[in-house]
Amino acid sequence: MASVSHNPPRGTRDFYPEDLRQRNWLHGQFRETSRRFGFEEVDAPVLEHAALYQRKAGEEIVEQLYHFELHGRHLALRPEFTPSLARMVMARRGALRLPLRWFSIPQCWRYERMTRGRRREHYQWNMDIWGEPGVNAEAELIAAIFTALDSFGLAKGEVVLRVNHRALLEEKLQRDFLRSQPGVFEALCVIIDKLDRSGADAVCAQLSDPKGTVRLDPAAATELVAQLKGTGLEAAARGAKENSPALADLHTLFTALDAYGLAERVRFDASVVRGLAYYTGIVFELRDKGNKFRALCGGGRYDRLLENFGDKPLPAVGFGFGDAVISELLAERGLLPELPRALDAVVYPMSEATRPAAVRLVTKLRDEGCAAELVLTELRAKRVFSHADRAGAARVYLIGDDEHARGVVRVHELESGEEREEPLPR
RNA sequence: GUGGGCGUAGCUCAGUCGGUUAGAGCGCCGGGUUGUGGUUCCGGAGGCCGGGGGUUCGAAUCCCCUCGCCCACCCCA
Repeated sequence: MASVSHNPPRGTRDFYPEDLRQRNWLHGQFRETSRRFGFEEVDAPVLEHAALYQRKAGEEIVEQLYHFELHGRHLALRPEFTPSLARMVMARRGALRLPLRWFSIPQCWRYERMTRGRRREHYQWNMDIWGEPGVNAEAELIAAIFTALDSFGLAKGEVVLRVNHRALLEEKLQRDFLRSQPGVFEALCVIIDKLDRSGADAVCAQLSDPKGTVRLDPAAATELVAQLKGTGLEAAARGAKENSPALADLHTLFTALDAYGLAERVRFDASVVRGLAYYTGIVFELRDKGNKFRALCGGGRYDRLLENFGDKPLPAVGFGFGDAVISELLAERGLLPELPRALDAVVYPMSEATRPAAVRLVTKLRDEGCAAELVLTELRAKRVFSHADRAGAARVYLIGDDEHARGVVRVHELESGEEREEPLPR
């Protein structure tokens, strides 16, 4: 038999007990936050029909799909959760009471080159509200994000949520450009999303590329990109058309956020568009203060996603919050806890003669809810105590022939060293 | 994709102008008399020195190839 690599495939991770304790802690904060906001947890298969991700706007998330054909089916590992969610909503559309509030912590996959904080697999906390067109839904989701951040112990100024409204951009282009080029707005957003990393010149070039999908006039592209620099609501107002519904949304949102006490932690930023094609309204992303990491979290409104699947539209808004970047940030701040193994008791029969009594005892302890480990072979006491200590057990229950004969068990508290006897259960 | 660094015990690493049986710390296992941990003392196991090829009397050490990991850049949500 050929020997096998001990490493998991590139870009994936193993979770040893100490790692999984940490992951569970993180996911626990996500779950608890979701619970407090009244959301219900859902899940879907990691494996989906590849057709669920067939889109035209050139999104990277789709280009990096893990996919394959098997027995004539084209399948893919989910790169994000929203399409699965949409599928689930469509399937029960008539029976769902709206607005519905669902959350999930799916493992998502994408095939991309590895660098710091980028893996090919990660867990992404999602919260979504379906059936609510108003921005109060956005406000709830943003509040949940900050509740989670606070639960990690992250200082308030460490991260900023940057908000924009795609319709603000769409309104501007609507009168002339989009009339002659219907259907390119999504692709345009996907390109603009790269502004941060590719730079203004590259983005302008792509927008006005005569062979590209958008084919904006070069001068218009330059002007458009220049307009994306604004931050703050005044900047939003400056660029907006009269009676702009998008601007009204933003004002309503900030008023709502103020009531949550979050207005200072959220900032309008015209350059935020997000790289997913299906967003239609408010979009947002969470960045660290120094802009050192990638976005910790991104989301927005996607009221027309169901149209892509041949169904009638249904208002929806949600976000995805990956575990990779937040873990890096928390680790850097020393906020990732080293969690001990939670073991209450080690039950130690000193001989095979006392084993039945030990089994009865450990069963009783387990029935009472204790995490109790049973010593499985005859071992020297020294070995058992040493092991119990390492495992972080609170106490050792020792049953020797002497105790057994007297119907008792010797209970040794490891932290204090105190010992006492308790009657053995019958 | 480009450039650089690194692969030696379970882990972190030392050793490398080529030369006898390859080292340390931590961890692991055993012991310091009969049934008690965390400290300490003593002992032990464990390495085709990432893999393949070459040079040489001789290679962990030099050369070539290959795989893996890390960092930077490129690319990119």
